[in-house]
Amino acid sequence: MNIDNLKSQMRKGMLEFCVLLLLRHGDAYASEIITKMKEAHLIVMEGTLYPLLTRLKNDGLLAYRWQESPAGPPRKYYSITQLGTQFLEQLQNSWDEINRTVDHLRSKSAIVTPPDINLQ
Amino acid sequence: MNIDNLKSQMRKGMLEFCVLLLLRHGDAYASEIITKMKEAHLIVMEGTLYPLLTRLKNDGLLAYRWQESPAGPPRKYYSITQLGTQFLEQLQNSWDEINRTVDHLRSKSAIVTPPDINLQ
DNA sequence: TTATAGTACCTTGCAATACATAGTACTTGG
DNA sequence: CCAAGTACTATGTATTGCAAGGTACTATAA
Repeated sequence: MNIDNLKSQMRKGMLEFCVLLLLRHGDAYASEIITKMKEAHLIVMEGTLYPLLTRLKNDGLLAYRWQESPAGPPRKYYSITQLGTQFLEQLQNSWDEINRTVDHLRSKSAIVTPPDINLQ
Repeated sequence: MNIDNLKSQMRKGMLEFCVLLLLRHGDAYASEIITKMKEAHLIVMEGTLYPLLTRLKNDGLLAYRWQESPAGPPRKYYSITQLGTQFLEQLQNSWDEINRTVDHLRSKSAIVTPPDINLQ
């Protein structure tokens, strides 16, 4: 167990959330998403993102269209669907809920329940 | 893909964090942790928590002592070690970092980069 | 023409974790 | 002696992040 592994675990599920957030108001293709994530200080690997996009597409949360590139191979532009938007709202609720839980545990520093009286 | 699965994924790694937060200022045994988590609106399954505690113990973040129970089998009281406290600080940083990223992506609603000009 | 670099997409295999399920063991009360 | 409650443990499945490697297209240079 190291901090990197745990950070990696913490990202599970959270990356879907971030991709949907990013696509909320504009289409993007994979390499572009990686760049934009980097701007938000979130490093995403290709081997992580491509399967993720395929999953979201297969579940109807994203759609895509091919578009020629001014240079290089054609690009797969992903856009969020109506279902994806609905899903995103639920995700925001889940995220806020988890944060409330963590905040609760974090603030509860002084409250310590007494140990059971040992009756032997 | 459903919301429950994604919530489950989001909990990966986050549960370690919560357990360490909970044990910061007082020992507890597994069933007690489950109860306290429930108070913070975090449902943790036995099959999740016990292996988790064993992992944290094996990594030196937690220690435990056996203690007789006033009723029922003896209890394994877990406590956070010095290493665990250090690790927890790092975890708090990671958590805050992830939240900053999400907040950044969430607030960036109006900024949409223009699509590449299609030169055909 | 051929070779190289850059861009973009995709696949495979591994490691880690949440969870459901089932099982073991101890104590108390009838 | 047996059932119920408490507490701990083990097994198998599904999902996911990531490293590593591969394919294909375009433009530029030799």
